[in-house]
Amino acid sequence: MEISKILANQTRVDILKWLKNPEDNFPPHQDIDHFNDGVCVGYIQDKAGLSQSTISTYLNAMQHVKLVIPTRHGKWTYYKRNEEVITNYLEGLQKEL
Amino acid sequence: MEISKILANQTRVDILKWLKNPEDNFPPHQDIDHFNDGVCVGYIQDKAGLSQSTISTYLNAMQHVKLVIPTRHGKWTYYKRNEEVITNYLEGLQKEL
DNA sequence: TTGATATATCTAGAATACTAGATATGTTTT
DNA sequence: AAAACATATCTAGTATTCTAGATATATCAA
Repeated sequence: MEISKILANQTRVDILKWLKNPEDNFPPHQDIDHFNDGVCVGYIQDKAGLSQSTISTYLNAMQHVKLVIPTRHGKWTYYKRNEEVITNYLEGLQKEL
Repeated sequence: MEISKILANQTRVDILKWLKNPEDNFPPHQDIDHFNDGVCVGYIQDKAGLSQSTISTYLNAMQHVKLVIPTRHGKWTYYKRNEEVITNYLEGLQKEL
């Protein structure tokens, strides 16, 4: 799915917004005391209130266009924003529109 | 339809882009020698290569969220960009994302 | 007023997005 | 190795978007 369609979904936009300030939007992780690699899927799912498979599908699509970066830590996959891609997209939109 | 979904369609984005420089993208109008009120539906349709009803539907949706401003001149309806709304939307996106 | 032209709206089928349940995979713990 | 847990993928039903043909409306020209 292309980036403009990914950002046409409110939940996916919300996820990106939440990931700007994980401390404000999610409880602290157990094994890791910082959000350097982002937030685990389960927390994002709880916050979004959608099913596990739906959130996983969303994150996969976002990762495909590099809006987010996944990092595996044991059982968990943490997702964080890819600021470069986000900024680049916004600049491109600014210019073309 | 909300604005982010409207901008998730390439043809609709193209239309907005074309309307930035009507002189470069459309032939001159017959009865009017400027593009002050924008471009007539027929020209936009020719350029986009989609059916008349589809383009009319697109323009109607875009007008609904005020991305474009229609002006009636006789038989023709001219559409032009609503720069204020476009700029405002981009600024909002910049801030929230 | 009749016919021609431009645009808008109605209707409907095809394509895509949305979403969840079931199942698979990978990791940790016992 | 088995059980438990987190995440990913598969499958499928529902909803929305896409698009065009048919029809309606509005304006102009004869």
